[in-house]
Amino acid sequence: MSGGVYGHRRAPITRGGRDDRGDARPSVYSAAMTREHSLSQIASKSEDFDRWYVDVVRRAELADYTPVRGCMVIRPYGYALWERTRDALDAMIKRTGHENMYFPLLIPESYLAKEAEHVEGFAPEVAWVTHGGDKELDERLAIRPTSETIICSMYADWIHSWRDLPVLINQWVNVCRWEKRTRLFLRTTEFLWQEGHTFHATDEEAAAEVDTMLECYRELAEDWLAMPVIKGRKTESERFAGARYTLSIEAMMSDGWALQAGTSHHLAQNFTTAYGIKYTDRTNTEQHPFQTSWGLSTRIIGGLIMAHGDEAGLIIPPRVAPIQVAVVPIARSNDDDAARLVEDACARLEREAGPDVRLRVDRREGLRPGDKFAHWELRGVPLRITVGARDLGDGQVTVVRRVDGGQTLEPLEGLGARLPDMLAAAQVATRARAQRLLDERSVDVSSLDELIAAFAERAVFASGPFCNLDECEAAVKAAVHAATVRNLRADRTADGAPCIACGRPAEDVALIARAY
RNA sequence: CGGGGCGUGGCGCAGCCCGGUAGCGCACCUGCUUUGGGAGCAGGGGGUCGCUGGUUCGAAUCCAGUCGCCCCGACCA
Repeated sequence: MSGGVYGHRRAPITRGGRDDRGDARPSVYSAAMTREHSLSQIASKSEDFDRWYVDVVRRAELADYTPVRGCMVIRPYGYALWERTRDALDAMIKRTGHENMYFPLLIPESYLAKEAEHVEGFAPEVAWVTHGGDKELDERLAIRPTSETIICSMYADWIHSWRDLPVLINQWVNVCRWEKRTRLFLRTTEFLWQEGHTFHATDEEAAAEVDTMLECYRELAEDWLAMPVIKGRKTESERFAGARYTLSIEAMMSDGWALQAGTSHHLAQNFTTAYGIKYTDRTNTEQHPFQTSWGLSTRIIGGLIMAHGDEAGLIIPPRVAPIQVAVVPIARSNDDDAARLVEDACARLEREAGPDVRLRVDRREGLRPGDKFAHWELRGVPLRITVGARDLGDGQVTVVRRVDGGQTLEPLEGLGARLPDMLAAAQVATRARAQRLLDERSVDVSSLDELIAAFAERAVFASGPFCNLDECEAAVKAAVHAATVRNLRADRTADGAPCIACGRPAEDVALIARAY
């Protein structure tokens, strides 16, 4: 649509993705300039969090519903956010020695069926292709819910010797899971993710891999998305179907609920045995390799929204923000001198911000500054620079930080060069704000009564000694509505303290929360 | 899958009970005036009412079915 680029009549510099002048600046997502919904209201976050979430996702143009049940379209602004996130993680995946490749979307039923627990676990949510054209297939094909089965089937032919190990691969793909209840980003029928798959000669090496990738997820969540997370091990009931154990990172949303933001599985030899993957070791003995898999999905975008957003809309940490700085010019249209002064200042900011700052001047005509402020606040842009004739008289502009509303007058001189530091500071502030939320809402409990009391007022992250028996997990669930054991914390040990449910000596500390 | 609600221009809704071929706000387009927190005036374009069938001279309105979405409960990245 023509609305993608504004100010096209008078703007001296072509902006956004249509830049054709060889400007070194990276193309900044262009469609965020659309006026669609720009004046619309969103529900109050404190009064109706769920509706606020949906409103923000749609009004900020991250995503929208489609004609297909449970499937969403990720719009350019939302996709840009995902791309930033994806690229950061992709770099970590490569840094840790993995290579990307691609396996097909369709998986023969017979392949899927070989690992009993796995197929049983996924059966309820697999979508099937039964026809090619108008001809019924001899064997129906699953649309991948995850790819362990097809990958094992193929690697059974490719792994023969200890020299072939380790295999360290990853793929960025869509997967499909027929969910009963869907939510934008958090749980959709089709979603995007990466799934890493590795094969190792030893159990210990696989275990180390599982830890390494969980650490990458922590780094992504905390250092890029500014979301503090709790690492830990899933209980038996939440373990991935077919895995020996599953590790997760759990993040706190600003309503106190937990979001599982990434998982890493030790598959031991469960799949390699079932799929007949064998190699000959140095002593000429046949072995099954040890395997891992790990995944992180577009769900984490939902987490980003719910972790940081406020009444005005999104708050995006600078490192992943599609647009980091929104510049709003303010000038009277009947004052040509002032308009020229303001435009010169804007152009100078664009020029001096440098290629590493994603800066956008909002030159849309016919909108008052208030509209533009609200527009960029809803979209969570970390910094806003107001360039007006009044401040410019003193050689200054106003800079407002989205995360805390902090406002300062800054000399225009050299501001472009100072932006990276200001963005870095905003990143830190966003992370600190989320950390404060987590700290304020975290409690230690030593009994079910204390657990119940902890949840009396609001949703929290409760931690307490836990023996990891099924009946104790059930007791926790029964004690507090919608609360579950999210994981057994990697950073804590109970050291024999009594389990909050049964009182027997416990080794682990459970993180208990209500979860999305 | 059970309970509740809703499908009417892009968005949000009214009209439906008491059938007579569609209305409001916002958005959109044009012009002028505005521009330091969501503008004003004037003019203009756009919908056949989720879908299918039925009742009727006539259906957005009544009936049946169907699809979809949202919210609340049992399964999940």
